This record gives sequence, C-alpha cells and structure tokens, in this order.
Amino acid sequence: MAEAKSNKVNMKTLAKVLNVSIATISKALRDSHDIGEETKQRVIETAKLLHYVPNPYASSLRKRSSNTIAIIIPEIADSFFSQAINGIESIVGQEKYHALIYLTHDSYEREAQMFADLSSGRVDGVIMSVASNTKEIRHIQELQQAGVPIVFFDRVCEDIPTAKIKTDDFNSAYMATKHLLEQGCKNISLVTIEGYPSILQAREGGYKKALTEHQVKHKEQNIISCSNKYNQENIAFLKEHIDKIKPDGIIATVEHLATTTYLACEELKLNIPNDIKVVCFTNQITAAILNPPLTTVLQPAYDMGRKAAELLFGHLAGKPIQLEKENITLPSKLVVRDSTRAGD
Amino acid sequence: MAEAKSNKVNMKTLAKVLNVSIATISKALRDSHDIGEETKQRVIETAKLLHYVPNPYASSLRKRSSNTIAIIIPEIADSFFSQAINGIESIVGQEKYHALIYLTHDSYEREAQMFADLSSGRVDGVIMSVASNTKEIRHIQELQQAGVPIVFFDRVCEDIPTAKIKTDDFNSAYMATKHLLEQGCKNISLVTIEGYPSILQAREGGYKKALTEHQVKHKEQNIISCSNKYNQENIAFLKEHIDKIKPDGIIATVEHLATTTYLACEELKLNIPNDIKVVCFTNQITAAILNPPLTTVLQPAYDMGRKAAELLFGHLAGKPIQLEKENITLPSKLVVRDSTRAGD
DNA sequence: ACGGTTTAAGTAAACGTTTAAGCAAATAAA
DNA sequence: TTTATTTGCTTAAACGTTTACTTAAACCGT
Repeated sequence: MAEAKSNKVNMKTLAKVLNVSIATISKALRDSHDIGEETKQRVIETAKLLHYVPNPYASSLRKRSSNTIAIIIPEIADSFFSQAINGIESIVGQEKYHALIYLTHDSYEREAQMFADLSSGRVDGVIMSVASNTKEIRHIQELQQAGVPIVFFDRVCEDIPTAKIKTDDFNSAYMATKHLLEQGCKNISLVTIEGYPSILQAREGGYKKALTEHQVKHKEQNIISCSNKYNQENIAFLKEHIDKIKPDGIIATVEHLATTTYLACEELKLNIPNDIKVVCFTNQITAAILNPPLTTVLQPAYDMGRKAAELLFGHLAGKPIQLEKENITLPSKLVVRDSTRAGD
Repeated sequence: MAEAKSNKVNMKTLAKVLNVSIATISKALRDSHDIGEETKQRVIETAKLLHYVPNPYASSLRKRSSNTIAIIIPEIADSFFSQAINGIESIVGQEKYHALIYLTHDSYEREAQMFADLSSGRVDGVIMSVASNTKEIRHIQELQQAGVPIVFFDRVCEDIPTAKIKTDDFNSAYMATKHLLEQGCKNISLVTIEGYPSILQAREGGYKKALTEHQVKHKEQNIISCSNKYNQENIAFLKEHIDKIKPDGIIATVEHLATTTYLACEELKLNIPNDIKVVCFTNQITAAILNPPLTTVLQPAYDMGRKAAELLFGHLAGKPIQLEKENITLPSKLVVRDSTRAGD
C-alpha cells in the first residue's frame, strides 16, 4: 500500500501528481459538474491514497464560513448541561460540523468577552444558555447583528429575537408545588439561585399560582436565593432558612441544590419526607437511589439540546426557518418518589 | 462614541483609516519593534474604536497554527469527565486558546474518524481519554507523527510515547478491596465494563492483590463486565450475577454502575451494607446522600484535566517539556460512607 | 562630508482553498 | 458548412493575515 508522504499533502500535491490544475482538484472533490466523471474518480482515488485532508482554515477563510459552532453554557459539571450537550452533539457530528465549547462560569464578563471574540467569524452559529448574572445584552445583540445566528436553550434571553428552546418551567413548578400541597404541605419554600430572571420568574410564577389555587398565602420570605455553587456556605445558609421558616416542603430549582437540601435536612435532623418534603429540578440518575429517593422535575435536556441544534443547522443549511419565530417549549416530567410521599 | 461599521473591519480597513500599510497594522498589533511607539498607539486605539477582531482563520492559515486544541472523550454525561473538562478549561481560557469537543461514545470508529480529520492541522494539540474498544492505535500514531502533540488522561494508551495523566487505579482498587475485606467481606465481585484494557488491568490487579494478601482465593466468575451504558439490561445482568454468585461485597468501577448496583440490590431485596457492601469509583456529589451513603473512590478529575492541559500548553509554548517522559499519577481518595459499614 | 548603523516604515509573497471568468475542443443545431 | 452550445479543464484573483525583504530617512562617528 502506498504510504502518505510525511510532508503535508495539499491540493497542489494532488494537482502535480495527477498533472491537472489545482482548480480541477478542488472542483472534483466538491463534485462539481465542471469535471468529467473519469477525472473525478482519479482525483478522489489519489486523494484517498495520499491521505489528503483539506485544510479547514484555508477553506474557512475563502468561504467565509467555518463549519464550526460555539456552545456557550454556564457550567458543565451538571447533568442537565452535559445531557444537553449530548443532544447538540448528536446533530453536530452528523452534520460534520465542529463544536467549540465555552464555559462562562456564570460570569457576565466572561460571556461578553467570548462574544467579542466570536465576532471574528470564528463560528457560523451559537447555541447558548445565558449566564445567571447577564443583564446587559449588548454583546449578544452585536453578534446577532453581525449575522451570526444564535439559538438559546433553557436559560434564554427573552429580549433577543431568535429561537428559544425552553422547558415548561412555569407549569412544572406549578405541578411540583401542587404535588407538595396535595401531599399535605402548608408552608413551602422555593430554593433558588441568584440571577436567571426568566427561568426564575417562570418557576416562581408556577409556584405562586399553585399556592393561590390552594388558598395558601404566599410569603416573600419563603423564597431563598443561594449562590450557584455547591458548597458549605450554601448548606449553612439553607439550614438557617429552614430553621427560621420551618417549611414543610421545599422546591429546589437547580440540580446541586438537591445535595445541599438533603445535607441541610440531615444536619437539622429533619426526616424527609415526614418532617419536610423535597422536590428538585434535576436530571441525575442517582435521584432514584437517594435516601429517600428524590421526587424530581426531569427536564428534557437531551431533546432540548438536540432541538436547538436542529434549528440552528436547519437555518445554516438555508432551510426556510425563521429563528425569531421559533419559541419551543418541551415538557418536563414530574417523577414522584419517596421524598414527597405523604407521612402517616 | 464612534460606532463600528456594520461591514467587517479588517486590517485593510484600519490601514486605510490610518493611512499606513497593512503590514504596519499587523506589526503594531503584535507589538513588533519595527513600529514606532506613537504609531502603535494610534493603531491600537483605532482597532479598539472600530471593534477590530482579527480573523482567526486567516491567521491560522498563515501561521500554520490554530490556537485551538481538541478534547476527545468517550462521553460527557459523567461527573468524572465533566469535572476534568473544567480542569482543562481553566487553562485553555487563561491561555486564550479554544477547545473543540469531540465525543467518541466509546466507539473506535468514531475516534479514528476524528483523528483523520485532525490531521488537517485543525488543532495544535489533543487532550484525550481513549474509547473503551480502541485496540488499534494507528490513528493515534499517525496524528502524533504528523507533529500534533497528544496528552492522555485517565484512559491512556500505554503504547503511545507521550504524556499520560493517570490516577492510581491499582492502588485505589487495592484500598477499596482491602477496605471491604476489613469490613468482613469474603466474596467480593468486581463489576466493570467491557474494554479499557489499561484501567481495567490496573483495577483488577489492585483488587487481586488485596484478595491475595488476605488469603482469599480469587475466582474469575467474580469479575463481571457490563456494557458501558446505564440501562435496564445492565441491571438485569447484574442481578443475575448477584443471584448466582451471592457476593457480599461489590466494587463498581465506573460511575453509572453505582445506580445500577443499588437498583439491582433493591430489586433483590438485599440490604446495603448488611447483606452486601458496595464501593464505587465515582465523583458524584450525591454519593453522600444516597440510601445508604455510598463509599466512593473519588478521582482527582479536575486536577487531572488541569495537569493534562498544563503539560500540553507548556509544550506548545515551547517550554522544555518532554511529553514522552511525563507519566503522572495523581492519587484517588477512598471516601468511606455507610454502604460499607460493618454490619452487626 | 561620508560611510555605517538604526529606526520606521512599505512591498509583496505566502498560507491552501474556492470560484468567477475564460478558452479550446467536441458536439449539436441550423 | 457554419454557428451555437456544451463539456472539461485552466487561469488567476480572492479570502485576511504574517513576515522576509526592501527602502528611505535620520542619526552618528570620524
């Protein structure tokens, strides 16, 4: 078998070997019908033989498009986001695109910095979940005005006219709260984190609606905002809250708050579900084997990622998709387990 | 404030505006001392004013280096890998590099495909954990011979002479097994997954060493290979094993096997730790709140990722680092919890 | 005043593609 | 037979940088 030269083989090499012009090589490889069938075959064969791989940067420069997208998310050590990435990746790979990953760590400054960089044309599109403390959205607007399509998922930015893939935060918080009420809770706290205006509002809204429907008066003090990190301070902060408010039900709105809540209850010697019932928004498979098994709001992470990617790639492929018209909501599912079973 | 033009601003634009040559712009921005201090300032100022961002593809093409690395891992919905990515990212961001992410889903074919693509010069380096069914390593060798530095972490490929960041699989399996033996187990099963020759061998070795030291004869039937997916079949498969072998201790070697094991035991009405003790290699924070809290081998995921990135970037920056000499082992930690407490 | 060095620029080629435009030969249409 | 069209290929410019080389002026020592 013929071996590839150790020095880079490019179109020039192929052209020389086959004694045709570089243009012929390029067109043959892109299956242009400028080129005769026989020549095409010879080019393709030789390219394979010499292990020719096109230089993506030359191609991107010339075509002014990169076959690359950016995935911008707050963090990655979170089952929701990692599952969403799986969904995105299922399309990216199939479309022969490449994905750059950027973690904002929930910092607006980093997010803005990343967007500034992307205005260079580095990517053909962006799939993102905004940072929790992003209030100013100029960086996003500017990239969009520069012609880079953006698709939001989960933590969307309502003020940007583009595709948004959400889950039914309002309704699932409503269902979760209703469930707690039906299990006998009278004093339910909503444990949330700083920022995320749109998600927060939706979940808070659903929570309040359920309370109202059950003639329970909502008290502001029942909503507590933790920092978006899993750490000892949050546990202490939550313990203090529980100690003071004595809730008999807790809705934890992000994944890592499940552990925080369980540990806080344990330290306070509160029994779940007898003393206090807990439901959490999380996709962790371990929910089923917790002590006790945790009632969860299971978000369609994979499907959200996948749908976001489908829209972006559909748009990039020139399909008649008006991103700003796409406002998709995929349902979350309340999975009831022992952490909310009615006591005796 | 002057607004950026809506059409792309490049060096030509700046050159025209400042009435200097393109070369001057380029040199000024790279702080060459070919250029006078005053001119440099004018260039930098104008670039900022017009929101100039260099085209990375033109730059990569010309410089034949991309300021981009590839992260190639089997999967991402796994706390070990996502934490490792956090570690990698902590360096990537700081070095102003970009990270392309590729998921092999443990498929050799996909992995080989990705490597073929990377031979185009798309990335300056690779950080990877090999797929479980990768036996043939030509794709890796070829990329390396093409001059792309590769750093392995966790699931390394022993036959490639380059940097490897591992954790002490042998020793931590040894410690875990010893711990189970000391807690009174006499019949310990090792639950593992297909593939991963080097990791598997190390963990199996540590497991056997502990058994031998405690005069327990090892039986091949005590090692069970599941598929590397969290699903119902694996639970059934493990149940069958437990039912047949009746182990009083289980060492689960990858994260998702924790849930599999717990559910299998639950379905078999086996009490952990009284009937059977369990320890699992996992980094999930929920380990502490499982029923019962799970004894884990906690791997230094973040540090492994970070170290891998440090080596790669050190090498790329031209520091005198001989990658093939770097064979680093970071310690895992056995975190003892109730799933292995001695019964009464 | 003269050669030599330093400073601060500019010129132009190169990186590897893609593609508009051109052209000769073959084929079809008249 | 002549004219148009198609086929199959080539030429050359362009994408936006970087950089080796050139140049012109200024400065400096003798």
